[in-house]
Amino acid sequence: MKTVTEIARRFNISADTIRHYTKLGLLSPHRDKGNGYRRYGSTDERRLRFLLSAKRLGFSLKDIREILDMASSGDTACPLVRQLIDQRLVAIREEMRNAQMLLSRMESASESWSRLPDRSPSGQSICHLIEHWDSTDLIDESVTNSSGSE
Amino acid sequence: MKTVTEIARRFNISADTIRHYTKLGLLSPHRDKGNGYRRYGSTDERRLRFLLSAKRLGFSLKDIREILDMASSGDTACPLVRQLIDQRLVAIREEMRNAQMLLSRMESASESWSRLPDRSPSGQSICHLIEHWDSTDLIDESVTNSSGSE
DNA sequence: TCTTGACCTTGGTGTTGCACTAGGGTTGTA
DNA sequence: TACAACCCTAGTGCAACACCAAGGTCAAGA
Repeated sequence: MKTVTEIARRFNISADTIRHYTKLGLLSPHRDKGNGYRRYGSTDERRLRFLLSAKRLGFSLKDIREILDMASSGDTACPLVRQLIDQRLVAIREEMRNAQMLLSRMESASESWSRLPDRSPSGQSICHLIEHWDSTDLIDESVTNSSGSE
Repeated sequence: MKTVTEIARRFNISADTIRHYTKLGLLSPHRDKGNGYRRYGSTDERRLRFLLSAKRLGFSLKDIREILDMASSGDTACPLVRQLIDQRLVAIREEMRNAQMLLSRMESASESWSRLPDRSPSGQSICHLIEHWDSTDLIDESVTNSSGSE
């Protein structure tokens, strides 16, 4: 039976993380009668090992809780696992595409800025680098721009 | 002078987001004497347009606040902008590398699982898919595994 | 025996960028 | 006058922890 720090060290994560997982109900240590310390046994170690594997595979703690709950009620979690990972794959591919586009924008901005001077702000402009980049790149909200302001 | 909803619609974002930016001090509307409504003028529109451009370039609201503060004190924010984007570029490239590795792991797991059956949990196993994948992939914490548990 | 250091507890805050809610007041139109 | 559509503040929730504070526990050495 291990304390928080012992099990944390064994799995090379922080004691706070162990307490966090415990608070979420992903681990269920016994309590030491007397001082109230959390005591983790082999079942918790197995669950934690599983948890960390699943996390490395991109599952969220919420996913993992579902899987764990299903398994501990005796049902096979495999179909759920297959479904969850496929959902994540779709979502992550989308995020990656967006991140890649953002990265490209940032790179092209940074590169084109290397040929532009610094300039002080004015009533019209806050930072001409950003404003100039944006006006060359997009049309966006200027569609509804026919009326004056105020 | 526009209300929250009016300026939100013009820039195609939610009124809540406008209130959020306002609470953070990124926008500074006047207040209608009488009913206390926020009233946004052309300066706020310029700041908001800038803010959204900068956001599309990957700057955080915290970054943007720094830039805005610097510009409104009359200094040129350009060097700061160059520095911030270069920092972000380094960080994002790193994140993308990690995300790409995760995605690859997920894809290879999902693919190899398509040839494995479902299985019920046992005392040893929670979901053999994840556990099997992990044992074929890593050595990790099993290094310090010489002593028994409890 | 007393102190030191390393451990443990609960409970709270901070991170990022909003979304959403509750509970209430205001404005404009039919 | 009723109703929709707007406004306000203040608070909660999200993900996955990290990092306090304030205090109790435990083993070992001087």
